Amino acid sequence: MVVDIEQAVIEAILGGRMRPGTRLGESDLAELFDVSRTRVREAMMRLETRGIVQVLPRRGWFVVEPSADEARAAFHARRVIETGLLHMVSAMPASALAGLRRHVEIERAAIAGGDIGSSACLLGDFHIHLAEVCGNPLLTEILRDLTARTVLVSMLYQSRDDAAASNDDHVAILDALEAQDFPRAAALMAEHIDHVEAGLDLTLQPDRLAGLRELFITDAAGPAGAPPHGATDVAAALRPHPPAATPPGAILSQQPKDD
Amino acid sequence: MVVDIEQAVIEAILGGRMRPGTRLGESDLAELFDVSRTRVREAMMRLETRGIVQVLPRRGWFVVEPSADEARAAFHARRVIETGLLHMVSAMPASALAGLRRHVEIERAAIAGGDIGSSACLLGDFHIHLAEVCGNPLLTEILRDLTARTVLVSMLYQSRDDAAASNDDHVAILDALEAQDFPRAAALMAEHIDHVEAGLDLTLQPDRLAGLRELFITDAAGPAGAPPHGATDVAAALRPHPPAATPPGAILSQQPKDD
DNA sequence: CCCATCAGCCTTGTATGCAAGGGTTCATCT
DNA sequence: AGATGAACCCTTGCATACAAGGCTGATGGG
Repeated sequence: MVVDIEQAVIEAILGGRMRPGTRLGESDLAELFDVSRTRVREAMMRLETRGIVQVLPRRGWFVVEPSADEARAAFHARRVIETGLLHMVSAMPASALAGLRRHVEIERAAIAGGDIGSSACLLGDFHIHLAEVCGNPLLTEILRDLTARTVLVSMLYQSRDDAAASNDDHVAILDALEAQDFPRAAALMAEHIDHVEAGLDLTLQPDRLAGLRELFITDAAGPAGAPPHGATDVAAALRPHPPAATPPGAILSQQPKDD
Repeated sequence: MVVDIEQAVIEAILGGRMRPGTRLGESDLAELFDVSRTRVREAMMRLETRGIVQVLPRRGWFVVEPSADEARAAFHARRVIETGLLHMVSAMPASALAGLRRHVEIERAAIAGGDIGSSACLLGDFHIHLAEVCGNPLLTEILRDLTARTVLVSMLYQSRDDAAASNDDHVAILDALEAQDFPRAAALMAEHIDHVEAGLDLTLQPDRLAGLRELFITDAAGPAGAPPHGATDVAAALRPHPPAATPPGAILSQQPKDD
């Protein structure tokens, strides 16, 4: 299904595996997912209308590289929606709160364990889950896409990333929700998103080489064998689970269709 | 361009010319816009990801007919975003206010003139313009799509439509904005959207024949000459300016929402 | 007379083929 | 050597052809 490609790209972004500017060649993706270019184009166009990728005519599809203005707009939009959502909530079921508690606990563990990749992913997931339990699928969808954008922004402009502070913020928000103090939860959410945005340096020129640089840092042994097209390895990014030493020829093609 | 088709559909919906459930045949649109089916499919798929149309496999593309739950979700989303937006605004340029003042004046005139079609369109446009002057293109886009949805909802579930009251609400919101009392503006906005939603009867079975019924009411002279494809005339709906076949004054004023 | 079955048509679904345009590289000229 | 131009290759853009499935209408049987 075409939704697989879309979802794979979104998840790769949310999981921090796919950087802004990554080229998504139609033929490459077609081969990777074992579908025709037609399906890939469908997925790309859907992702384009969701603001996740953009096309440069005759050049190719690329994961968006939000400008500073677009970055600010994305954070502003999240502030608007997430605080609006909390302001308007009138009650939250205990089960939902429990689920969110579990989530922040997992966050904490991942951060304590130093797992940068999955902790970033989990921190973003918190907001999506929070939207989910508010019961509006439209807003959940919108926030998922906005979160993907802000994750991309973070990759481009990140100057510091205080995951522990974010986790603390999440806990504080949950405390307010548990106390049924929704205005306070909304205020805390606004502050939290402010903190995250403040951790960026939007005056910075986007660091387009960050992905490549990381490759050299983390994998200094074999830098000569560069990926065929461009700086980032699309196949690796799209693979459901992070780096991992490449299993013998196990790309996405041999996964069952029903996923 | 493919964006033309997308935009034409959106505008036809916002303008109240295209009803929920309208079938959008690929070949028909291709002929209408003089493009190939490929381009039409692109547009449809983009509109599908925006939640405006849906595809029934091997059946065709249709303008969405939101269920009662989806209707509530759409209004809720608008409440969340529009109140959140106003809550977060810290200043509004005088020129923007002036533009909005002009807009509500035009609304008033259209309502006074009994121009049902364009007054409904203008009432929706107010919210989009308000979002626009808040300066966040992302949210503007999102609200445009949500507004299109709520317009469709209104067509399906409308029991009464107090355009004058909506216009009054808009004026009150503008007054609050002019007084720099943004929390009050947000509260008024929440009330306003509540009013609009309250004017619907979401327990009602959607009236799928409303479009056809209207055709017979307004055009009783020649009911035999039915539109070539299905109940609603896609070509007429997509045409930038309303009916045109009948003298301007007569039709629109005598459109009672019979219910 | 009514109902079931089947064939034809009309719809979307999907792949493939060709066209168009931009980048890169190599060769040639200054 | 450097610059410039052209040819090639690789990319997306787009249309068309065919496949698959549902709906409708006709036809035959009960």
